[in-house]
Amino acid sequence: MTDQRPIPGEIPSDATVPKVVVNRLSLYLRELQRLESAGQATISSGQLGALLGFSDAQVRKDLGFFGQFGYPGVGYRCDELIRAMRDILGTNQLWPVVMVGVGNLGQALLGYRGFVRQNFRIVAAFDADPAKVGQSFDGITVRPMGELPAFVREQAVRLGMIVVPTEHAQAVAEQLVAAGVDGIVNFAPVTLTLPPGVQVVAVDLAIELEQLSFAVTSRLQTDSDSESATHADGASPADDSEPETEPPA
Amino acid sequence: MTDQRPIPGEIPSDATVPKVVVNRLSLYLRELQRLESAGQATISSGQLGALLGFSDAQVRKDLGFFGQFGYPGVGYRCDELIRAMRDILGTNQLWPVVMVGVGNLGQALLGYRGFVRQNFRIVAAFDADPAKVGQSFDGITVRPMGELPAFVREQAVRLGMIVVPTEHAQAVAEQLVAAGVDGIVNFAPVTLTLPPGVQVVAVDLAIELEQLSFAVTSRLQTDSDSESATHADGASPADDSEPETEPPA
DNA sequence: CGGTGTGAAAGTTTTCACAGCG
DNA sequence: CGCTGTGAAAACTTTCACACCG
Repeated sequence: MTDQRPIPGEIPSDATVPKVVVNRLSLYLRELQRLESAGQATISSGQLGALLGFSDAQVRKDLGFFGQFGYPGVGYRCDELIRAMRDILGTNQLWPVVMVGVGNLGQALLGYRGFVRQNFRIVAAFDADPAKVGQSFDGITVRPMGELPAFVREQAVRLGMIVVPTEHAQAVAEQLVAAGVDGIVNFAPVTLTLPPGVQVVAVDLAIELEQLSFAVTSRLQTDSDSESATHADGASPADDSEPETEPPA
Repeated sequence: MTDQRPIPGEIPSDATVPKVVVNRLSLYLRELQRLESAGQATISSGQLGALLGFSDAQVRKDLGFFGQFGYPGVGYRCDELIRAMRDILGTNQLWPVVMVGVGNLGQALLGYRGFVRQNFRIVAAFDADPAKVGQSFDGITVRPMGELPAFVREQAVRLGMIVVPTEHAQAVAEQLVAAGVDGIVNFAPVTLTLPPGVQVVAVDLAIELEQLSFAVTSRLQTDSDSESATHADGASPADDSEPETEPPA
């Protein structure tokens, strides 16, 4: 039991992996974690695909970018595949994250449990408003912007979240990069211009709604599957941020 | 000035438009709105693309799916193109939206100004927790789940936002659909299974971070442009939800 | 059997390149 | 001129189909 069986984390590292494949990887992982919690030990590409609205071939091809994980005639072992997916996505290690901007949305994100579950930890929050500095939310005390560079450097933080008003997002992004961050989740509805090598994931909540209004207006082809989950762009999130109880009807 | 000039809203409606094109349309619109506010009257495909990290040809091809909006030798008139984009995306009309789940994240979204600016209005919020019902957030009083069907029907609401804990998301989605909603933004990290014809946009905040950890781990090719905004998947959002002041350093 | 891994084919999206227009 | 609109080519992604394996 010391070997993990199929050619494991052999991430070919050269073959450029399409972004859309990495996105599906996250969906596979999410589903696998749910299945494992439910006690399922193995799953086939066809079953996994069906749960997410993809074909069996697509699941196999996607996994094929990273190695061989399956057992012919059996499928994939959930525990092994989860570990492999997390190795690939980088979430077997803990990622400290700094947040800038502690308004309503920032405060909500500070309490969001979904981050911790995937091994992300918001280790500090910064705000330029002196009235915010010193306040605590979910155990995190807001720090002044001046402390950002030293904190990022000393704690070797690589990821930052921007949750400030639009007009300050670009400047804050530059401060994060100057401090040493090389990955940013940007919640401000503006395109950031940053040096190459800095990775940005943008989340624009109004745009998500726009995509929906287009889709319902034009009855965009959903998928065509008789069953099937329609998932427009990225993935699906927001969860147990809090106890918004929901015993349906 | 009664005619809008180029073959306007001629949405070919048959030629199936790729989802990724619609996504870029939202980015074009966001940028155009910023440019117009800044007083710019016209813009070329090359300029617009450069601001977002796309090629001039891509901008023109994308617009070409919906009609002819440009003036050779000149470019596009910002005001006209904004109106056209909004017609296409459906946001020249006001969209009422119902929210289910008023936890931390739901409360933050109730106050998010970015929705209103793109013509979305959260007209009601529902929660199954009796302790939440009756409370008000940003002028919206939380209603009991039982009132959902009548409200959606009477107000002819087509869009819903799911902001409940994961385990209740599927059931809530079914209630929304039963009530008549045909477009859903799902913030719970689970894939919804719904009848065809119902549109779902999924937003999974943990997945966004996962995409980032993969990208910074593998130094994913960002774009290659010397300048350039790196935008991983969808769009970029979260903005002036509140007054999280940010006079950078 | 049932199911993986994978070349080859089909389909889709992006880039190229250029005619045409004001 | 500068820039659009658009066919045609290139690049990329998905689906097919099948050899192989336990």
